[in-house]
Amino acid sequence: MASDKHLLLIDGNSVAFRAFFALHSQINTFINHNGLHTNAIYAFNTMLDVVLKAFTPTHVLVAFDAGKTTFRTAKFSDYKGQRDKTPSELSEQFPYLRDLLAAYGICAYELADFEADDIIGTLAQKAAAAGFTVDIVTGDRDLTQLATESVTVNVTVKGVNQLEAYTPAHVAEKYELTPRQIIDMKGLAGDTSDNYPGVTKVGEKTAIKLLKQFDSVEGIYENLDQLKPSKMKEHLEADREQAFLSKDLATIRQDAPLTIDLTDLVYQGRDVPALRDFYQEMDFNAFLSKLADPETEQARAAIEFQELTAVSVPAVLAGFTGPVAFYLEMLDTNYHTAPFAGFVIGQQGQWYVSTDVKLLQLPQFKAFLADPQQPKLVFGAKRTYVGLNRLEIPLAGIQFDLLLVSYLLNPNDSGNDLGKIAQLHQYREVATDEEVYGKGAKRALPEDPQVLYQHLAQKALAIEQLQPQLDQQLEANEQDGLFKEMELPLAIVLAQMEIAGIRVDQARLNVLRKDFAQRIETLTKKIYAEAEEEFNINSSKQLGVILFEKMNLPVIKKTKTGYSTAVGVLEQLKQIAPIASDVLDYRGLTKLQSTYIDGLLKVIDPDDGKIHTTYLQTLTATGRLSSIDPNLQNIPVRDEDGRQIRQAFVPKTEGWQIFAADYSQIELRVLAHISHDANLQAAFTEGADIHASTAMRIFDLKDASEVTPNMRRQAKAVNFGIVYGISDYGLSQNLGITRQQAKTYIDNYFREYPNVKQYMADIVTSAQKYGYVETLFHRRRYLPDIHSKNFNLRSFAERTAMNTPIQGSAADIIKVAMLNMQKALRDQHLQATMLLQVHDELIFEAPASEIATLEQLVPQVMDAAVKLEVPMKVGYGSGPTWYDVKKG
DNA sequence: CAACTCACG
DNA sequence: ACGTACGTGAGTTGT
Repeated sequence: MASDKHLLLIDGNSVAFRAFFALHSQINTFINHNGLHTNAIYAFNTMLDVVLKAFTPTHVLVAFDAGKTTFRTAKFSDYKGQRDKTPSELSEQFPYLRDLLAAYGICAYELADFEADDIIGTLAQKAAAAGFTVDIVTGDRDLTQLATESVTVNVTVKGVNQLEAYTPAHVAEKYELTPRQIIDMKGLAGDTSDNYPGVTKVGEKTAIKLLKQFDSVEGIYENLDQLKPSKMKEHLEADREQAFLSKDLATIRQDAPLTIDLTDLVYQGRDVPALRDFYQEMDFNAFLSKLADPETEQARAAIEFQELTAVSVPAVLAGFTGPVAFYLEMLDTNYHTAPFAGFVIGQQGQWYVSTDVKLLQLPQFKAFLADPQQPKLVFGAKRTYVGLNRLEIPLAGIQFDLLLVSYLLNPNDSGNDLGKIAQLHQYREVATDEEVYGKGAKRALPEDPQVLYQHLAQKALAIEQLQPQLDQQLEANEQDGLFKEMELPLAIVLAQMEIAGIRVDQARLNVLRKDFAQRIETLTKKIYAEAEEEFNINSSKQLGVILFEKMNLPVIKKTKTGYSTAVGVLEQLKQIAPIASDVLDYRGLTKLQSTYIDGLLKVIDPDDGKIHTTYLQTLTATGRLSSIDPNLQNIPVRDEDGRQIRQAFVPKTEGWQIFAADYSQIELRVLAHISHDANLQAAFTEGADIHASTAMRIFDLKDASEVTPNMRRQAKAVNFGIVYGISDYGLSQNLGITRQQAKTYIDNYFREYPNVKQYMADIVTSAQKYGYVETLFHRRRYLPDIHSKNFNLRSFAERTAMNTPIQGSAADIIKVAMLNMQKALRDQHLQATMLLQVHDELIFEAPASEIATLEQLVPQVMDAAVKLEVPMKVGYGSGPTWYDVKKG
């Protein structure tokens, strides 16, 4: 069988070059602890993994160039003469590539006087004759001349992980030539990178034309007299010698005097301990954690499980004592609609699996899941709750959530894959979903259900195994309360909000769509007229060319890749060019159209006419929620056009109302609390307009009446800046003032609020000392860059240290309010339903008759969520749609 | 898949 | 001197 003998030949130098330049932009991040550059090694390793998996070879060799001089330089001293010197950042990596290959059990070989190509050509020939299938991997298209029915030449495209396979058929398709004619083409056209000439004025196109007629260089010269007199004929005659020399140089040798044989190339397989040492030396942590040791492989394979049946359910459930791990698998991230793939339940080596989720609906099982006295260990309480709810199964009694706890221990590790999270905690016996299900379009259930079952059982085991250790860490961090009393119960509240969903008035969206479409149409025509040509207005690149090259408008800002056409830039151009103003209007309307009108229409659940978002409870580094699919936390409000979108968000029932309440200035109040600043606290205690109050102080005014709207605006920006971890540069950019002016504002601010200044200094010191910062409720964020030598990274970490306790504590507070709110609604038997959270705001729907109650209850609950050294302030309002809610 | 732009707090 | 505001998600273009 041909697949018994499969030889993989890798062109080491050319692939290493490709690898180096593929990650060239990140050259400064790929440096190990000894200062060695590792980008080429890293990318080479990735390539190796890809090709070993793709080709499953029995024999492998990586060929390298032996040195600068070869038989080719002897024939033509300028061969490769114009090549730039290999960068030292790359050449220093070659010896380590050899180490990598040794650890992979792959033969590396070079031969004096010959290039890697010739080694490959010779071995390919030998192997093909011996009945091997041969795959060559290279970055060099010249090697396509080696393609035959049994030899495929795989050329890297875009980096090194994608390969284009050149079979003789593919060569014919691309060049209209046979592989051997590639050599003739090179002879005629020459090669600038290898620096040999070919025939003057003959390039690829002409060469191909000639070869189609005369087959080879030899054929052309034998039949030269058939050609009509032309410049080309003259050149061919004149450069005869060069053509034959070039063809000779381009010819890859298939008879190099190798000192090794095919039997030396048997693929040994990876030496895992050696590879582990190597990865440690290179600081390749991702590879390191992927590196399964034999024990792990065995543990992964060894787990025992039983397939659950309807008959066995009662006995199995009755047999459990104490906490039980439960995991419900849904492959899609959107668990509101994802099909169920299966589930696992069990404890202490007893694992029961099934793909039949109807089993969960058996009375005993349903009662088991609903029993608050039966402790459950899960991964993703919210997801599990929503999934079971779709099966009309209530879930209670969750004691541990691996996903939530892992997030609380380190919110920077925001992955949501069980396998990856387990690895973060040094547990490697469970595969990642990507390993089992694949990714992207290829994501699917394994063909063999046993593979799925094993994966599910491994997941349940991982949850059970990791619980004690993670619980202990929670306690050590004083975070057990944060988990048990805040995040875990919140997961259920969020699940209920997602399930409730919010009703959307499709007809209203369609009316808006028509209106916007008409205005977009008009603007498009106007812009084309002003530009005097049609182009894609959505393309900032094309727009840049029109504005700054064709119309010669002044370039105000550049981005990495070209002209900036961001709002700020167009705002400035408005004065001199009406097109800028029209583009801004166009952008605004197309944004609304595609993101909000079309976007929202797409995600309305046809069954109930509602939108069910998904809150990500374990994503942000600060403790805030985020909302996806769709994002309901960024529905337009600032501009009237966009705000109209909110007219489509309506109560589920006729005669009901939307009610919303928000915290006023919660972040500045938190700052006043944690900094104990008397002046800032006084402003809130007195119920002052905080931005006006800041304006009075930083502009040295005696009376509130002296505050102009512009002063207030600037003071507001300063207040924001303070919360974000201020810098004079940032403030100056935001306000369009000089850095000097910005600095004066900040100095004045700190003079007026000295304890705020103290807090900012102290929190940075504390972050340096402990390596993390905390919120009021012990939410933690690690800041490793606080010690960085890199100014940027360090500064960023310092600003984060200042901002996270503020933003994070505000997030804690509204979470407490949500828990208390849900309980209050239930205790008071209200029909009112909490639907959405937008960081400092809660949105409800309720019968009109309950609005008066909510106007009392909601602000009171939000107010009482936490006791700060300053009062809270809550605004609220209601109306027939979200648009009509005006808070006061 | 990255970059840009823009919606929200 | 360094070169930035904090936290998000989604649509589009273009390599």
